[in-house]
Amino acid sequence: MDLAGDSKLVRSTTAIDVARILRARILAGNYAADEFIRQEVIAKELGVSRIPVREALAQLEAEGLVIRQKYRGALVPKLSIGEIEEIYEVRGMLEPYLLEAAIPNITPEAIAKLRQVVERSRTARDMTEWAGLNMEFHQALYSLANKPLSVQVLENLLTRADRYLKMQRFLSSETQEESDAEHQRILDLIEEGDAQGAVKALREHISWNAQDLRRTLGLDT
Amino acid sequence: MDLAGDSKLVRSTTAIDVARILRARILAGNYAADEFIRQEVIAKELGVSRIPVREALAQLEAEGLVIRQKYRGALVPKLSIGEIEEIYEVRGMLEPYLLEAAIPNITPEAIAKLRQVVERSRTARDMTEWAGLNMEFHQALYSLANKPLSVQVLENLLTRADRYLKMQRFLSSETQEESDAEHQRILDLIEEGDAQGAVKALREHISWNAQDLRRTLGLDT
DNA sequence: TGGAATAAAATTGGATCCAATATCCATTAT
DNA sequence: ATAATGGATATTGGATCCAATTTTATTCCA
Repeated sequence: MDLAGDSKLVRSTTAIDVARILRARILAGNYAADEFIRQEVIAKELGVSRIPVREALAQLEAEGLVIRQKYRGALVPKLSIGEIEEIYEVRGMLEPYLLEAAIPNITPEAIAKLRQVVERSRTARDMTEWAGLNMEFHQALYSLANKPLSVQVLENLLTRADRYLKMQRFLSSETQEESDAEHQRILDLIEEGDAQGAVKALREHISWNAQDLRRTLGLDT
Repeated sequence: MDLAGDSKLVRSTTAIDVARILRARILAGNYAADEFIRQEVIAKELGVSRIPVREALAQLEAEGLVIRQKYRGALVPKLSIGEIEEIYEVRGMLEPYLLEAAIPNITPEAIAKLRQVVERSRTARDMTEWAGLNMEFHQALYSLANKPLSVQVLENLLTRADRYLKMQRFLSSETQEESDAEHQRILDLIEEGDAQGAVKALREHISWNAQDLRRTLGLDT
């Protein structure tokens, strides 16, 4: 019998660690768009060779967080209005689908756990912490759907969206409150057994978020 | 001015080449599920070192075609009924969305090109060739949607689905004909300007394919 | 003979070294 | 003065070598 039920203690490799660190940095906005991330620099900073750095950059390329060009290097792509539009459009399809699949499996304990995440989210200081809890909420909710592939796709979308979310960390604290309130409302509806109402609320939640992001990013067509 | 409008002559790297070869092999069913793909073996076969092989396997892991375990190796995951169900469910959302977005940009030339692909598909000998043309059709159609992110997600789904499609290469030649006919019908509807009809036909096409695959894979619940 | 302990082989992950290519800068020609 | 050309420098991709770990084979003891 092993300690953690997860049994993932074996998995961590330096390449994965480097990828996690770089991912956090990119999402925190540490690298300017179109600025090359030099393997040697990262390697020295982290005290490893360039090999795991290369693997990490390959991983991040697969996640869409960097673009690599042969013999030139890896860079963080510019944010694109079109991409964020797409992200929210696809989220608008995937998330209701996942919620619907998850609802039959939601236990009172799961609800309690989700409420805790929302509570912690309320007291979040900065956008980075809030975005993390936001991600946690979605993961905890949709993991109950038993749709691992779709969840994986969605998580990639949420990660990409993070870059855009973090851009508006200076303003719109009321947006966070409103978002938390919507999460709570969705939980209420689930608890009441109103599955369709919850799905509808989720759709509106996503649509509202998209509009809000468009507005604060200045592009409201 | 450069020769090819593509300007991608610079891109190919040995890791990418290795990944392409391995991807083709996996989709062709050359590796049994849960059988380890040894880096050294591939490296010797292709006359390269293990480094590009490792990168290729990492890439394929990101595509969901292999699973890697630290110090153990990479293996092709078993086919899962749940996964194929999910693939078709998500396709059922993404493809109509992409088609709707593509329709306004479809020119008569694009239609002609698509018809050519369908024609070639009709004369396809084996399932591998047909699957390739099927992929080509989807790409040519959806690339007009100007939704690169969604197309990327969809292409990954189609690649995963390939493994399941190839399983039924021995039977159901009438399935291929029927599928080609449906493609043609979708093109007809687009040409007639009946966008909604085309989208509806596409939905039915996907749904029908899913049912057919379920049936031939023996799991029709 | 069977099973646990242990040693040997195989395999992957990472570090270092070399090759291929891009970028930058100086020189030169117009 | 400026643009083109050639070479020095920087940087990435790949090969070889070493370390960490797993897997297989062997030995020893009941």
